[in-house]
Amino acid sequence: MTATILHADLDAFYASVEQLLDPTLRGKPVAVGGGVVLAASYEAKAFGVASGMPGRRARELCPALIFVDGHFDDYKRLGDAAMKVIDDYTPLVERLSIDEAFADVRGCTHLFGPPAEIAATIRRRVRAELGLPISVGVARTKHLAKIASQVAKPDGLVVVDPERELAFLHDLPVELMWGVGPVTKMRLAALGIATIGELARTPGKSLERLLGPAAGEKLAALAWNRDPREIRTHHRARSAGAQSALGRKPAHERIYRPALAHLADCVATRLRAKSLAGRTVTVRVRFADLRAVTRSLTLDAPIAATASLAEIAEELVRAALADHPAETHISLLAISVSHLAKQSALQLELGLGLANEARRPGTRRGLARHAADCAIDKIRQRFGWSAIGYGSVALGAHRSVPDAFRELAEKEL
DNA sequence: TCTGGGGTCCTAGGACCC
DNA sequence: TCTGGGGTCCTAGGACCC
Repeated sequence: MTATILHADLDAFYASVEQLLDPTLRGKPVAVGGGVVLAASYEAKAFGVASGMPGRRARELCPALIFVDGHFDDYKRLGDAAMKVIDDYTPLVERLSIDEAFADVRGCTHLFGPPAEIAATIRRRVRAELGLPISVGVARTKHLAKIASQVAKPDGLVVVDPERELAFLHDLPVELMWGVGPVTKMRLAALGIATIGELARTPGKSLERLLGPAAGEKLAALAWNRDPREIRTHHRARSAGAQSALGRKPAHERIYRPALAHLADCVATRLRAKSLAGRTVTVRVRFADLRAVTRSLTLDAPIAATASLAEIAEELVRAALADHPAETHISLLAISVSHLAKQSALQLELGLGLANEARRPGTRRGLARHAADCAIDKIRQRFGWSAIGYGSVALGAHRSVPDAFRELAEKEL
């Protein structure tokens, strides 16, 4: 058994792109974003600045921090270009996000040399052709390759010899494992478990009691490097959603109605563009104190119409607010659609009225809605998203993240 | 001026069916 | 008076990842 799985990960991607585009930023602590840090350069990370952190906190940690606006088109262009370099060596590529991918080179070593050599070549080419640092881990399993690339950072290559897998793995801290976040780390610490080796030597029963059957079994397997997952070149989306932070707004219909209309518009348009529709609608309401609740409804048949989605979301939000009368302000709204199924335009047109008839009498307007959605979709295809739409004016004033970033964050459906 | 936006997967309880 | 066992689906919440 040889190590043929690569995990390639562009280092501090957004921040590295900014330093590439503007040479005066090189060697300096840089954060992309403003209200919240979307990415931090290694110079900034040295001060403890991390992505997801409020900008204010980041500035406290690193007074010299330079905030820059994101250049989202460039991120997409350079991320795609890096993936294209990997594609040159194998068709077995599983892209995880804009800046990260697994690849299996087992079938092409006769052409390009051993996996370690392919990894080194990819790193060299991405640096030479794009000007970006990329770290690569090589191992026999996906989990170990991913850990290896984390260990390799910044700008490094780590190859895990199959003979030395457990020696490499067992000294590392548990939080490097896929699926161990802050909560699990704390729970494990309560049992005195800090390293992957200590986790591996813990009885399965104890882990299951601590973490539940699924997580317990999975972590135990990963700790012994038993990871059966293969490279999957194609993923089917299981849900599509959109959310919007509102600051602090009264929990009133005049606030949430236009916000939900806009979110429903975003989600439904994306579903229709991929010929998808979904049966379950979930809304999330976050209150002023950042506590959040969800409400969901599963229909008898899938929907993808903007107006139907907006109506259902509104009812769910109304119900959620009615259950929490003491909460007078909201800070975030989200809509998500799941139970997705491929759906042709014709099916949508025919199915819509019937679907809603069963559980939601009085909304039998599928045909008209479908026609309206089609018209809007077409106008946008020709003139762009902002040419026409619902409620975007009401939301625009306090939108904190550019739409270009939202598009970037969307996974391939 | 209290903290983004896109996802996946798991759990637990209850309804319901055979 | 007491009350099986297994399975599926739905809902709400939570942990985690990028």
